[in-house]
Amino acid sequence: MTRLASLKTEKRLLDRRAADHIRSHILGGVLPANSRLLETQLSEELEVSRGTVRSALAQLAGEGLVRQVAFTRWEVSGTSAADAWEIYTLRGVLEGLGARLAATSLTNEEGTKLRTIGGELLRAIREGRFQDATDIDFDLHAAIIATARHGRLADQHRLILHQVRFHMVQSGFLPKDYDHLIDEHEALIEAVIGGDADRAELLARSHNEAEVKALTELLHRGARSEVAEPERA
Amino acid sequence: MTRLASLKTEKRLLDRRAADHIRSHILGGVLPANSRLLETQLSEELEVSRGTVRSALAQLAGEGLVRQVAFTRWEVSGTSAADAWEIYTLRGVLEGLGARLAATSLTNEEGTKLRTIGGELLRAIREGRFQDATDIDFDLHAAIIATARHGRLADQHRLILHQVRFHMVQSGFLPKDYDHLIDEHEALIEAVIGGDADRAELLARSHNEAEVKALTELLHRGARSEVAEPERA
DNA sequence: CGATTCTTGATTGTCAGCAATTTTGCTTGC
DNA sequence: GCAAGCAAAATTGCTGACAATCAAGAATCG
Repeated sequence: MTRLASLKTEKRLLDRRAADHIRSHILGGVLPANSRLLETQLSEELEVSRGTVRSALAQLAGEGLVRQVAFTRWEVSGTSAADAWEIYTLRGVLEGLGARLAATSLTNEEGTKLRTIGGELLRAIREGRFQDATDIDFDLHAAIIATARHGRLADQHRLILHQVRFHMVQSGFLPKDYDHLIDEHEALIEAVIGGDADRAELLARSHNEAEVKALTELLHRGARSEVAEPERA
Repeated sequence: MTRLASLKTEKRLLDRRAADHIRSHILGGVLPANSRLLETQLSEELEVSRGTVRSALAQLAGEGLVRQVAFTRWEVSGTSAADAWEIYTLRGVLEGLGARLAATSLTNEEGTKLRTIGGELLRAIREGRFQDATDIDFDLHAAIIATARHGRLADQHRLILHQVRFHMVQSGFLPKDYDHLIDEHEALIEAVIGGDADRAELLARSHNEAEVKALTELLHRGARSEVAEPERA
């Protein structure tokens, strides 16, 4: 029945593909934070009907990349310090849970796969390919989550990573200390492979602790950086 | 101005209200797990167009209460043991983070509010109003999350609680030991009010630990305890 | 001149209908 | 009697058109 049908006809729903397209534009920085999105314009650009665009935008709103101002407009989400704080704190506990579960139910193939990705990351950094390194970094964390075998966690994590990426693109964020980054990843991988659930969770959670702490202080100091953020639907 | 306008034309978008209606039917057990949803039927029942129903169903799919089989059908989600395990493990870390943050940024009013809800919970249990007690239990956890001042966390938590409620309704789950339940809640409330972030997180996370452990063992034993499949005539 | 109401243009929200797809049920051939 | 294939019904996917709403500027009144 569905042997080669998957290769031939793209069976995915049109609104999903439209959402993919808009999402990649947002994550790629083509559509900047807080910029307005016009249904008609997107509809012409993607050559689909307005209803389809509308469905795609609703999806992206559910993913947190777009916000809807009812009866009025669609906008790309903002990236205030408060948003970043929310994203990183959430990421921490999600990846913490993922690392814990991964450590308890890891197979040999998954272990070697993690080490492989870790090696790629190391090489990319050593060779100065920092853009690749960022992508591989995301892949590594996603791979750990995948070995946790937790569908809902994987879904949430994917959305959070999108938001992390969006925030990084908008703020021009780059890691400062690559050696430290490598050490942290090595330790995390070995903890997962070693089956040390507590340590794996701890390492995954503390991975972003520096950013979280800085953002927490920034917010408590009342410094309203970036653009003011409206309500979220 | 807004005398009777508020009655006639409610400001919320139609598809949101349609989603609310369907969601309440699912959470109320009217639409059982794995049952099929027909767009036309819902459209007639809610007296809105099929497009609106479609948008509502897409929302509910994003919330995890409904699943879409592309080009074929919509179904109410299932409630297998694996689903329950995912839901409770996720709930654990989300409420853990919420309790930690709540403990660090709690105001006096929020503290008394928590104690008030705790009191209501106690009274409902003492008076044998177990249905009310369940609702108040949900309110209490939501209130803790609210004091964490973390929009994305609150959104995710709301969705998870919906799924918890759905699972409870479908499986006929009821707490076994109400005294223990009260103790746990009291301890959690006092930890939050006392500002003990570590203890608050620990208590919130271990709140469902019994269920999680039972489910984990059940799953590792390979016992595939799915809920009944849809009928074949 | 400033505030207020009205009009106009632009944009979003909803609907009904057509197209594509899947499922069902019947027919046909063996 | 039964499997395969085809026709018809049911259902979902997508679109264009119409209605409701909002933002901005013109007109009016103080």
